[in-house]
Amino acid sequence: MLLPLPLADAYDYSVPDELEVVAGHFVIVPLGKRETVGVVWGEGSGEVPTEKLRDIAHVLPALPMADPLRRFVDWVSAYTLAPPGAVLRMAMSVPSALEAPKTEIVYRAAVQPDDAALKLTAQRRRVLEQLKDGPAMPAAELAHIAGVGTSVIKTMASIGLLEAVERTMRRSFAQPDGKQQGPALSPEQAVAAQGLVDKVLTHAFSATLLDGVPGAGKTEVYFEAIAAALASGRQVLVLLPEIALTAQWLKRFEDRFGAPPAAWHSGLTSLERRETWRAIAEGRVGVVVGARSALFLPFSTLGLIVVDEEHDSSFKQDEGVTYNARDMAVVRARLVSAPIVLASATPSLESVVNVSTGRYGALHLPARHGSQELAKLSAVDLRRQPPARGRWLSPPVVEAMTKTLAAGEQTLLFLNRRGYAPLTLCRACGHGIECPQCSAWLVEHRFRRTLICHHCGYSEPPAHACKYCDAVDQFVACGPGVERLAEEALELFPAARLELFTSDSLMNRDEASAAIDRMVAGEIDILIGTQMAAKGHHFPNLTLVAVVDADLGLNGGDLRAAERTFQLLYQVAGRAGRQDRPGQALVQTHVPEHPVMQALVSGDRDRFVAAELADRQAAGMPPYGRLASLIISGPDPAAVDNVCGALTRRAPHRDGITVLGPSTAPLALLRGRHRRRFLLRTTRDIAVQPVLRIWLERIGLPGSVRLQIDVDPYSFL
DNA sequence: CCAAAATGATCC
DNA sequence: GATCATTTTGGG
Repeated sequence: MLLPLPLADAYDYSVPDELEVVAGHFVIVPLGKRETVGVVWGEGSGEVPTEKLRDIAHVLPALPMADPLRRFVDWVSAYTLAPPGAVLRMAMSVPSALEAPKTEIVYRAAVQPDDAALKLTAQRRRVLEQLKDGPAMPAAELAHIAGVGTSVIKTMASIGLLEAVERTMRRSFAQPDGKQQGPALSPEQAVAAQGLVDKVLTHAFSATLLDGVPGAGKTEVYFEAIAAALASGRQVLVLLPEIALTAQWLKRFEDRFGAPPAAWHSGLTSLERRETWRAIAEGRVGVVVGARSALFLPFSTLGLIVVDEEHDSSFKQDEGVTYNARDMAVVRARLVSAPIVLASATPSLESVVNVSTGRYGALHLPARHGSQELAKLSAVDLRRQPPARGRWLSPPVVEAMTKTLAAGEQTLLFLNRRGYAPLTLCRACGHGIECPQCSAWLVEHRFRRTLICHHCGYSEPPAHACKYCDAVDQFVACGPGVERLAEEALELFPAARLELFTSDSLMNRDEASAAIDRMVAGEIDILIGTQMAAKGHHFPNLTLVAVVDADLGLNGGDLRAAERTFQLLYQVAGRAGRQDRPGQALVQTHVPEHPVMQALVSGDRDRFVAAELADRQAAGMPPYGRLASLIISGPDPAAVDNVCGALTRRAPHRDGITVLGPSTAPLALLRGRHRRRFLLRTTRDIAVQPVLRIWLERIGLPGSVRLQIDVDPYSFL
């Protein structure tokens, strides 16, 4: 029995004679003083003495968890080194879905309305007429449309004119139609689509990278694969980065298939979650689109997985069970013998290497669908053409914005920094305002009149006096955030219609999608946004994109800094000029000679990828080597250092294994916890999990110290 | 001195 | 993750 708790192993229970229990059943079991839900995982281990065994209390009225999903839970647990129960919890995210669904009483006719022998009253006849060709109905609804009181229904049921039936209430999901004709595809698209359709029809595992420039029509291509899966009666899972799951994407889907997919995201109500979860388990949902957590849904007949924007870092979960949904999706596909499609305009280096070694197939969409070119991208050298003092927009960008406005077209100013200014300094003593629980600056949010820590959420009102030197009103904002950029743009272009698009100024989905609608409708001249504005949107009248600080992601020594910056800027630049107008992208940088900037300007993605891969190979880093990180954290730095000492003493020494650290983790203090980090690097032929198991086997942790294992760490922060 | 609060062990 | 037993801490 596996319990959804962070326990090292499964627990054994006895099965009372009267219960019929099979592997996968959701059951209620006693645990200490309470009861909890668990999943029958298989035969007991037999290691627990019989007298300690307790009985399974009862079986829940839900479909058993299918074998491939149980094996997937085990696999993810073994790979990430998270306790199996912690992984199981992700597959049991909707506890209420396991209970018996609500039922209602509905009525259907027990006699014919035109039966003269019954001497029906007019009311009774009307009730029966309503039921003649229609479905059975609950009393209230039936009474309403027949224009009678509910007591009439009750009486008719009691004298046998109506038959009462108990029916489980379940929401019905409109079915996307795989047989509906799709749009005309370009020859290249048609070839790629046929390639995917063939994979779907074999009902076997395969992984394919679908690679094409923004606007090349990747979505239409994988839609054909979805159509094929639906037509053969199988379910489809589409994983998207949370912020790419937009109204626009859903509309495209609905236009293609005549019905929306079931969406799985954090904004669902508990009722929606329950109904969707059950419907997926019962096979009443054809297509699910969701963020990474959708990977653990209980599909009954999964026949295809699509991971769009596969390079996106948001597929990596960094807290709790650390897993990369893109990689685990490949495993899930393998366990259900289904094909998986990884789509991206800027594939991750991991996927590129998997293609070159033949583990993944590849389909390329070279040309942009239609005739227009990709935006012309050029770098603005901030050393030669700096903005005015205290300004952030360089003369070439201002000039381009002026022209764009005059032409009645739209501008996107991209800056991946929320708030007004990332740092507030005291002019008198030079102290910056820091978060009390993290080693990070507090970010001023001027519109909200607070200083906020972007790492832990701590906030405080802006003060007048410096707490270090007591100087009054000497604070000065350093560096730009999107709010400050908006201020500057408004001063430069007072008549322009300007809007901010960030995760904090537009909290909810509806407001965000309303802003997108305004942008699409041309009601905004200048959109200022963080990466929320960069993903998954099509703005037909957008012809100028300016990246305000292209160097932002390059600092900090992150393994993937160059790769990530390239992917992000390439994608942002791809927003410009998507319809019939040529677009322009201007990238402000202090290092135009940097390989990332060179690659962006020349549009030579392949050369950049090759150079970056060569660097990784020389350093023995992923995707050529394997990496795991250990973060040791606790409120008491001495206790943390103790654990680090123990880890160092027991660190593995072998050919092909390197242990780096301990070093202070990049955020040395986070939420009041001091952090140290080890990195374990191995060659490709040595799996990190057994090495970690042996290393950590006998390491004792004081209660306040936590050790977090991250296999394949993505960000180093 | 007592009691709340933190810590640790156990759950089959 | 929840519960209970044990240890620590802090206030008077």
